[in-house]
Amino acid sequence: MFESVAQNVRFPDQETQILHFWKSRQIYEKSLEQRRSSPSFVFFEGPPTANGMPHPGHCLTRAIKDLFPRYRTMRGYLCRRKAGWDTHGLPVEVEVCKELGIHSKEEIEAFGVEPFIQKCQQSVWRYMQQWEQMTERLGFWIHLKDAYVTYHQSYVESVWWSLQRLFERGLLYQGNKIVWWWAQGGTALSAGEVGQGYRQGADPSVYVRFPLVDPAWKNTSLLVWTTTPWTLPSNQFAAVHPRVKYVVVHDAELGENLVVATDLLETMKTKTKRELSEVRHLDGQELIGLRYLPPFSYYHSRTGDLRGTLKAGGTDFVSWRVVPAEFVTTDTGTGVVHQAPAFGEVDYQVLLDQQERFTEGTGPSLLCAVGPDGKFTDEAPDYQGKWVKDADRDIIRQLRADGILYHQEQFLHDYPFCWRAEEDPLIQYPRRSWFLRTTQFRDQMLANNRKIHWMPDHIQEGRFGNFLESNVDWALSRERYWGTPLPIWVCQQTGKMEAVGRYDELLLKPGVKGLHVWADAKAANPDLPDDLRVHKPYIDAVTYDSPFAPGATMQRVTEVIDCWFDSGAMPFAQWGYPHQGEHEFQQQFPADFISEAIDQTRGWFYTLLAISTILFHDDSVEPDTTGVHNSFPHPFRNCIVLGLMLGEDGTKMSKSKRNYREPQEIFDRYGADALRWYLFANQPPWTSIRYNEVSIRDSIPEFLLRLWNVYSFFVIYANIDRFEPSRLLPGPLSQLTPEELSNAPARRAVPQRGELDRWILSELHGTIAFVVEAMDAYDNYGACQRLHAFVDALSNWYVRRSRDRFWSGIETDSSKLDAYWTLYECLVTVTKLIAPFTPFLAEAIWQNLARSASSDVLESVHLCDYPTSDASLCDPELSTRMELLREIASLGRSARMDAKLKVRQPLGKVEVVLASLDHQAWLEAHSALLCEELNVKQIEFIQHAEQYIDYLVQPNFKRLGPRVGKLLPQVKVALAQADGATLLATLRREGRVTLLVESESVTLDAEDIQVRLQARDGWAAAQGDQCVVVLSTELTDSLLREGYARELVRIIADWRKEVNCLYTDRIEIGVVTESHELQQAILENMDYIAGETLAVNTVLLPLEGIVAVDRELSAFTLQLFLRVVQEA
RNA sequence: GGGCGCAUAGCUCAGUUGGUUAGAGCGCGUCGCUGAUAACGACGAGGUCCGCUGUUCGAGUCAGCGUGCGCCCA
Repeated sequence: MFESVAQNVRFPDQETQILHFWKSRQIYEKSLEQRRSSPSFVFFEGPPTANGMPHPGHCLTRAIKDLFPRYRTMRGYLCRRKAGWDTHGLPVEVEVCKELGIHSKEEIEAFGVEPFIQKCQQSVWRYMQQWEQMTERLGFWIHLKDAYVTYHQSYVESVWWSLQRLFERGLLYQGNKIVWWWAQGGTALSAGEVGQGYRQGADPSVYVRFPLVDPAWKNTSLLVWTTTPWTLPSNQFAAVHPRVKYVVVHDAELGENLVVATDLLETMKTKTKRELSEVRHLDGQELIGLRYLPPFSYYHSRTGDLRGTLKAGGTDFVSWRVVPAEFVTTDTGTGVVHQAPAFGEVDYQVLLDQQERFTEGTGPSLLCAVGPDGKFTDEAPDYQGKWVKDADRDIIRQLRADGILYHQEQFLHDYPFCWRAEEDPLIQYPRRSWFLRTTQFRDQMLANNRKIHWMPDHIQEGRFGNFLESNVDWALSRERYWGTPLPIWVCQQTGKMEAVGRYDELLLKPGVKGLHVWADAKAANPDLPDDLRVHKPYIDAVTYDSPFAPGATMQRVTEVIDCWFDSGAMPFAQWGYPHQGEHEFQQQFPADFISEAIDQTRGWFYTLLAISTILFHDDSVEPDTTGVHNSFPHPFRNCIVLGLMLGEDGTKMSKSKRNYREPQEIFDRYGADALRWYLFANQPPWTSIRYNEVSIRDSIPEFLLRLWNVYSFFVIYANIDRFEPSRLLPGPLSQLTPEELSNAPARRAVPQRGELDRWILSELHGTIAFVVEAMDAYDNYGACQRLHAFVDALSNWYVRRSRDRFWSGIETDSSKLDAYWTLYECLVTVTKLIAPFTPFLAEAIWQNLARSASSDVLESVHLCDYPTSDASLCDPELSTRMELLREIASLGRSARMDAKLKVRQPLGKVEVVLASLDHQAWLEAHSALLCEELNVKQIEFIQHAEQYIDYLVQPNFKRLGPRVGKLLPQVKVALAQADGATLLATLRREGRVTLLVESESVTLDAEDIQVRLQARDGWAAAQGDQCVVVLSTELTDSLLREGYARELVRIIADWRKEVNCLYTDRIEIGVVTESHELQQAILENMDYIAGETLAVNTVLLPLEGIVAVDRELSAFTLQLFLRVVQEA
């Protein structure tokens, strides 16, 4: 016996029980253990940060990460799943600062780096529990206990090793990075923080003359525009676009010539209200190399005539020249752009480009008259000590006094302010920073990118490819506290450096000092995690004797690294490689599959690719035939880039807006399977979707419950008929595959079964083949659609049309047994098919349907192999025909609806007209099925149906388009004008017809046309694509009486339900009615009524001792006497 | 400002290499079924496929331009 299925299943409750079952039986561990020696399917977990609450968007990521490993495991692969957590970085520090109520680095230092770091370490785990809970409850199988953690010593040491290698290969260098700088707080802000602080503000907008010094350009100035006058003392270049048109104009009032972009001349005239007469036109290219006098002479007076040596030979002046730049536009300003490389990222790039032209050390160096506190230094003595923004006014006054201020106005624009100190504007400012020379490997990275299977594929050449194309060196260091310390120690005397690859390496250094700082802290607080010893401030205290100069000390640089480097290092760092885990790393690289949301394109996807490409690149290895050097081609082969999930209102999910529900609550209301199915089955995973709770809820009736009802139906009847696999199957059993089931002695082979059984098994095996192909191609959406269609077919056609067989009282009916075996095989197989998608539902069904068969059967569906399709059972023609049959049934119901004829009322005849005769014979042979479904006595297929329908003949556009081209519209007209019936008759007789179109004759065969049938008015008819169904609406008395009998059956069935009859209870029926018609109806249909209601006795008399029930039946009233017969 | 993506029914989303009647579910309306039953089914209404221009015999689909939204980067 199967366990009877609960009437009102609550999936969330069932799921919690299953979670417990998995845990106590260690099913996940067993699923891995049994694939121990199987080929690997490698999955990388992109580490989430656990310092925020998980939301439904995170569920999508985690559900997809679960789906494919589960699927591949069932397909016979070993898929290890190591969890990971991203723990470093500014967000953690910000979180702690909030908690402490402090902002600036100064305040952190005042609070103490040591306690600050400790707080960071604790803060990392703030939402850990919620994350783990969500992960488990969703059914995401991953080794949480064995997670890699980026702050752990082993992880940090792996990262150190990689940095050491990069350093030793000369790929790490120090340079300037222009950052958004909060001068008052003395810290750089991350892009995210800058983005938060944009506000509209008014800045001075000044037009300044830069007089050209070349005698040929006498009395001519470049006209330059800027909104940051305070950067003018640090001016180094003027930039023009080489391919933009410029014009020299004469200003009579001034008595001078000016150079501006042609496109901006009119704007300038309007703004200044000056007469500007055009002198001559030129390309930007002609201006390049011209020298000018900068507005301030602080630097120019010393080095204005300095020349450097060009790599290309010869010399050039280092600064105060016109240089080319592609970024110059003619939208605003003058087309000539003031360049102060210290205070702008693009300006700085111009400086780098210029430096590149000169030999080492002879080019321009960075000019910066402002200190880190945002005040002018002694390099600009007139303004020394003044905050830059406050100096604007004085600078403008000076420009006017010098006669080079041409025009001045106010400029309103968005400008970033510090989000922590709203009054403080940010400035761009150069900071020393460490870089990783990624640009050197751009082509390698592009080559590796081409080997990645991106889903959706436009990521490859689009977002990711473009990003790689415009690669710049990775600014690796951060002047912060909570991060992997940059493992570079500097000789305090010579400035020479070396990198350290692990903690033990430090301990072995000669004259190592400072280890006591950690030892003391640990002694004072034994609970301190040992991992902190490799962090600030403890690691900063460790010094040793310099190998570069006797008596000198080596001390670590102060920076930590970008935490993105941590996550990108996970392929090796998760194993602690190379200090340990060599074997695991070799086995688990590269990944077959990763997945994250699209915002990771420049995050994890990039850092994985960059680090793997650069780190494992081996110069000594000759390029292979494809020109690629490295032995590790790329870190991941297949990558699903998930869309972002927005909140219910279409905006970003936000806690304060409450535009989504917390995952835990979704689980409690609908269950994890409902959420998973919603995520997998409603759209391809890269679609950006809105969180939509109704759709989650709908997953239940649409799929989960529909399958559950079929399963429940099966169990009810299997128990009644003692269909017990445990009894019927001799074994040995393990997975209940079709082969195992075929051992049952009383089970007929599929070819011997009826058409309906063969059909659903054909659908089943077609579905298996489809789903496997889709899932191998990472197409979960396609797979789900197919599964959905199968469950629908099983429920709404197979079971619906097989009910009678399950209900048949004949125990030995072989067709009945066929139905059981067929449905059983379908259910067991579907359970395996859906296991990766909805693991809970699959498990629940498996436990009852399969486990009960034998103790040999695998204890969980998740230990099974994924089903394989048996091509010999697939019968596409049968599928097509059954589909047509279903369409006819649907049309028949539609016609009944129109004619207001209930299905309960039997009809004499339907007539079916088919557009094509291909399947008519088959349909005729199966008309019994249709008669039953439509409750008609007879079905007739007719060919000459002109009285009912019109034939609309259209060209087969796809076929004829290429052949007749421009004639197609006329062919269409000709076909429409011809008499459809005649045309069709000719076609059927002769195999082709010839039309005259535009005095050309066009010959068409049967394939060249499409026939549509159009029902004529006045008939109870419905038309579909391929056929028309016409009802005979004539009702004879006999038919009416049959209808009454069915009505009576329904009334009695209602009563059975009301009094909670068992499915097998027998009853006695007494009917009292004055209507002879009704009496006759009962007498005529006695057997039918008895069979349907399980009546052992039906009389037209009252039953003694029973209180009558009054009912209405059509126009009649009747008294019903009903009672259950006690079992003898 | 740049790159990429998205825009289809009231809502959430599909729509395979271009083929002439654009689909699903929900919601709404009408009805049916009642031994899977706190389910289920059928039918119906509902569309300028964001706009414009183009390519083509034919465009939701391809191209160009524009509008709106999102993400990433400036």
